[in-house]
Amino acid sequence: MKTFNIGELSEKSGVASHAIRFYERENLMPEPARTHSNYRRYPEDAIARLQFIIHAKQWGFTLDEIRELLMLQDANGDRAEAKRIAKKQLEKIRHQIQSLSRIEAVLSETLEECSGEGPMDGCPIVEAIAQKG
Amino acid sequence: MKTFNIGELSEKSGVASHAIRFYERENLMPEPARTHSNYRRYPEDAIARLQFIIHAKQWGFTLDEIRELLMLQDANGDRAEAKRIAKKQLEKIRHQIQSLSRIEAVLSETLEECSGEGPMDGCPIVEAIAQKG
DNA sequence: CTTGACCTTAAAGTTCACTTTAAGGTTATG
DNA sequence: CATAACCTTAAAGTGAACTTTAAGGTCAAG
Repeated sequence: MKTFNIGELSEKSGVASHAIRFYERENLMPEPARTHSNYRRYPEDAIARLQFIIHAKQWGFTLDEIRELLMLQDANGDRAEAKRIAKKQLEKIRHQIQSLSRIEAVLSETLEECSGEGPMDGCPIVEAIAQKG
Repeated sequence: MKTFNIGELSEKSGVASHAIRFYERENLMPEPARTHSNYRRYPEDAIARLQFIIHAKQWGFTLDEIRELLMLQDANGDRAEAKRIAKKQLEKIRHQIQSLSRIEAVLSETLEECSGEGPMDGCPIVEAIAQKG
């Protein structure tokens, strides 16, 4: 089986060496084997684990949540737990979409109202922001 | 005309005293008048200015952007500038909505696939995150 | 006239997810 | 065998938007 040191793993995974060490300190990556000169030696599946982390981050999971998911996997834990975490994430995302959509509606309407000409005094954009709510 | 010291302004605006001082250092709030004992004395329109800041933050503007908007107002500047800032913000928000919607679609589909029973091994949620992309 | 609730400043701490720096040890190449 | 490109650690820095702390001065009530 092929093994890599941290620079190679960094290149293959797209995660900076320092970030990999950071994930190790944060218990997202397991402590790898070491060479006689104390260099980290990673097995191939470390690439997949880092890509899991990258992808979960893109989905908006925090490192705390990702750690939970990884620990569940490592312990081959209960699928119900993973579902609970993912459900919470889905609700968070739906909530964010709702908030942003409300803002999008008001902001785009306001932008149509504003000619973009003349002085700030009476500018619809500023007035829209000034309204409470 | 009524004036307030910082605690009263904090109560009326809902912004913590320390945050008000922070906004002053950051040039979002003007330096107010002082009493003989060096206490800050705010005019009534300080409330509206703080509420403008709060609201703009809710719309996702950064303090830098809010400072720009406030400076435009203070200088009675060009409405085109305000429109440019708001347009950029609208694009940012639309982009966020798009990203989140894509995530929402995949995540909710994945959640339906996952029974929530059994061990982690083969869990559709984990597998969905593990896919690159 | 003392207690407590205000106010002042500067500076350090918070959270998140890293990045950068400092000060070295190791390995591959010419 | 020198030099460059790796690797090691601990600790400090980043940015955003504050919050907290430290060390005091002031004011109203009893």
